[in-house]
Amino acid sequence: MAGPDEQDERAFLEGYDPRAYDPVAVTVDVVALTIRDGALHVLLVRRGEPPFAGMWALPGGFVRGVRDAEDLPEAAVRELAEETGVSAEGGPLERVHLEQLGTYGAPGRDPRMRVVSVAYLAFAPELPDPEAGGDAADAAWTPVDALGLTEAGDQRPGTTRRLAFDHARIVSDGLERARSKLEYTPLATAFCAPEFTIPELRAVYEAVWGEELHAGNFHRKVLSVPGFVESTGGTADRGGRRGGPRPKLYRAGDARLLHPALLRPSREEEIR
Amino acid sequence: MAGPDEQDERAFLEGYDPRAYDPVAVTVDVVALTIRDGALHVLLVRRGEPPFAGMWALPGGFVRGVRDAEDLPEAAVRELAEETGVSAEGGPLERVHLEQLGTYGAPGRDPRMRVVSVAYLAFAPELPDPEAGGDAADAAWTPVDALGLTEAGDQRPGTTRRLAFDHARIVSDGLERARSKLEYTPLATAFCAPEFTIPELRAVYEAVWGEELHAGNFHRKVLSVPGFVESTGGTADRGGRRGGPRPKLYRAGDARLLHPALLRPSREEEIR
DNA sequence: TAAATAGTGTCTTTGAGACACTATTTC
DNA sequence: GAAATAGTGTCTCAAAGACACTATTTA
Repeated sequence: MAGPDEQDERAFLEGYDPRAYDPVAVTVDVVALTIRDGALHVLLVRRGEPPFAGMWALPGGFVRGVRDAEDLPEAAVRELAEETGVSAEGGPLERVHLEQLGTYGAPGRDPRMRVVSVAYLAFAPELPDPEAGGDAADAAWTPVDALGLTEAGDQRPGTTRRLAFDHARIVSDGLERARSKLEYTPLATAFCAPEFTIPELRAVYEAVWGEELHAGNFHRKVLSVPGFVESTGGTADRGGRRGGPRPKLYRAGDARLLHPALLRPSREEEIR
Repeated sequence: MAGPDEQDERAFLEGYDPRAYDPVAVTVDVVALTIRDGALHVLLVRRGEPPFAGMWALPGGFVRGVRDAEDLPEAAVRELAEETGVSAEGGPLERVHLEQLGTYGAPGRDPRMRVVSVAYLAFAPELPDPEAGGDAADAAWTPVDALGLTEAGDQRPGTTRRLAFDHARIVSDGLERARSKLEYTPLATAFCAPEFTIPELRAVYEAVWGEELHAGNFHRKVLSVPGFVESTGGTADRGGRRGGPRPKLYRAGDARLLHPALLRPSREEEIR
């Protein structure tokens, strides 16, 4: 009866005061995505000092452990609010979708110390540029295409905006998660204003998937999935950029999963 | 130019020696699943001392941070090997599927200190009972149905096997992930021996989903998905338990995703 | 011999995608 | 007025599921 418990207990007791144990630091990093000018952007912060001085990194920081202890999603919202300059309460951050992406803890990923980083993924409607001054002077929404990410999770040679640490891997994982989430959930609406049109929703899918979709089939599909969107009865102020009738307005429905799903075309390569 | 970097750098420098910073401990817990007697089981360890003495917990322990620093999946494999008594190298653990499930770090989840726990999910073929003696004297494969888990991630009143910490939530999340993974990936084969029959594969789906599947349609569906299984040419030693012809043998194919997917029936409730 | 099971055939219904077409709006 | 776009109609093909049926094996 005592064997494993003793061992278990001993381990916990050793950990009881981490100062006497292996020092591991815990941070939270956020992959915040938004759509700007029809392209997918990610929020990045420029580093001023070594290591990785001059390179770009995800917004993030240490989790407040004991004093003002905070939960992990709380820490992620705090980081996001700090870097975007948008207050966490009551503002547009209320409409941001936040989910845990994964935890990255390989020894050596930070050259200075052992850091275990919990990454969060955020889907945001269009937000203002990060404010100059304050904590966010050197933050910017960056088109993900400018990062030259490869399928392997690193950056193509010649890419000018280099990512620090293993953040290329984390952003890659976040993008793949986002692409997948748009298939099975109605979270594309999290990138939109509270009222949106079907063509706007289609633009979100096209930006995240990097593929053009058939406008007619997309329209019918969205309306046919129960609870995806619901009509507001209204109509947009104007038609398409270069012509066309004024589209109708919708808001997000009450579905949490899309059924049937809205699968992306042409995934043949990814299967094997 | 200096604002956010300074702030970023300051945070890192504060963390440089975690003894001078907020103490947070990092552990790895494993939700190891297997099929026994046609039912889904999870590997649990019985706790001998407070807190939660007498209750069951997931196998897990502290991540080796600096001395013998190990990566997170490494730590998960180590914990699994310790608790199952199966050596990590060369044995059946080589065939275990392991993936990160999520990270749980709410303040107060461990009453003694701030612990951030990275949970891993494992799919294992049938393994021996955890060995008595050594680290695993009080470990056991437990039918998940005996845990009385609710959709909300806690345990029904009256359930005798109580789970410690927030492990009911973690096991619930693991089960939901497993159900979902069987839809889109060929990982059901990770629960099987290297050679298996279609009815055995169906039994895996039925155990994980908790639903009976139509034998004929399942058979055709599995064979129609490219790369799911490939024939060995062989035939099983005997037919079904209570009669029937000897099924053919297959091994896992080279697909990493099922296309089209093998969706579970009747998810209507989960959608809203 | 009775009952269960492996595996196949077939039919119906649903849904995805291609294509066509009209009406409306912008430049 | 020309071009683009919103939205709908229709056709075809793939796939899921229901049902039926044969052949084979166990108890």
